[in-house]
Amino acid sequence: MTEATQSRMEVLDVGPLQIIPDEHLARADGRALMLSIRELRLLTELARRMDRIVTREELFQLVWGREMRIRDRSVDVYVRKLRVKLEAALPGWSFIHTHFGLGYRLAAEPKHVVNNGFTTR
Amino acid sequence: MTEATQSRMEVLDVGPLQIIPDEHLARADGRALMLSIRELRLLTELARRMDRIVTREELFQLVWGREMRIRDRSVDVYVRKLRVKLEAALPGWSFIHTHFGLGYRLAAEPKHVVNNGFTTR
DNA sequence: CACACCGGTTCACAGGTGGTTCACATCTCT
DNA sequence: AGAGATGTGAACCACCTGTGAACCGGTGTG
Repeated sequence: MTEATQSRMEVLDVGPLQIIPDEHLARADGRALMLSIRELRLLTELARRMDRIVTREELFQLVWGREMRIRDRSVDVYVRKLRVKLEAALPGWSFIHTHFGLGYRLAAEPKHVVNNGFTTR
Repeated sequence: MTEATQSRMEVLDVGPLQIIPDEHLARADGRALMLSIRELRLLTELARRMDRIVTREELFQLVWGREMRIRDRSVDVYVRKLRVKLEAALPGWSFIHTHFGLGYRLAAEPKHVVNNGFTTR
């Protein structure tokens, strides 16, 4: 029964993070995270484009469903909110990486990988 | 979905380095590199002319989109920035080779290859 | 109805990044 | 050695991003 429903269920895995959009749920090492709708939505869209850079404009369009006005900082603010919650749930990992001038990229990476040219922030 | 769009996607392979210009992304052994726009652009243009010597003038024209002024050192400075990041990401490899009086050449070569009759620089 | 709470939005300021340009060091070739 | 080419570190500054907080409207509760 539940099996049947889940056969087509979208499940996104990002390292120790698991996102199940249809259940409006995200888990960190199995534990449910408390995310608001917008937060989960943003995380989901990032996860669907895992390891690829997504521009703010595209993210805004995907999550808010309309064109982003210039200088709108909503995406940044929500990225911040997500980072705080993800950091609290999974310290030692970093997930949302900033690509200056381009946008954000989601990928599970261990933190503070020193100056080796890879993502550190 | 996204797969379809990627059918014609340009992907440049230089040894353990992979450059995907359309995603504004370069990977070292699969791991995303943090490069600035200019850096990626320069790396891309070099990669498109892999293993061939490219003059500063041509590189400048390709990356900056205008004529290079005499004594402009921008290309050198960015070559340096790239070298530092590539060295950090893939120690043991060297990629950007200087050809004195001519320009630069991109090619993945193991480092410190001594006495093999060829020059690494 | 009054009120506390919560999420979403917006704003202002802090802080960081990248592009450009210099100045000086080092190297190459003659 | 000398001239010119290239390597390298750093300063400067415009612009981008991070961050804390105020504000606002809806909702649930006493």
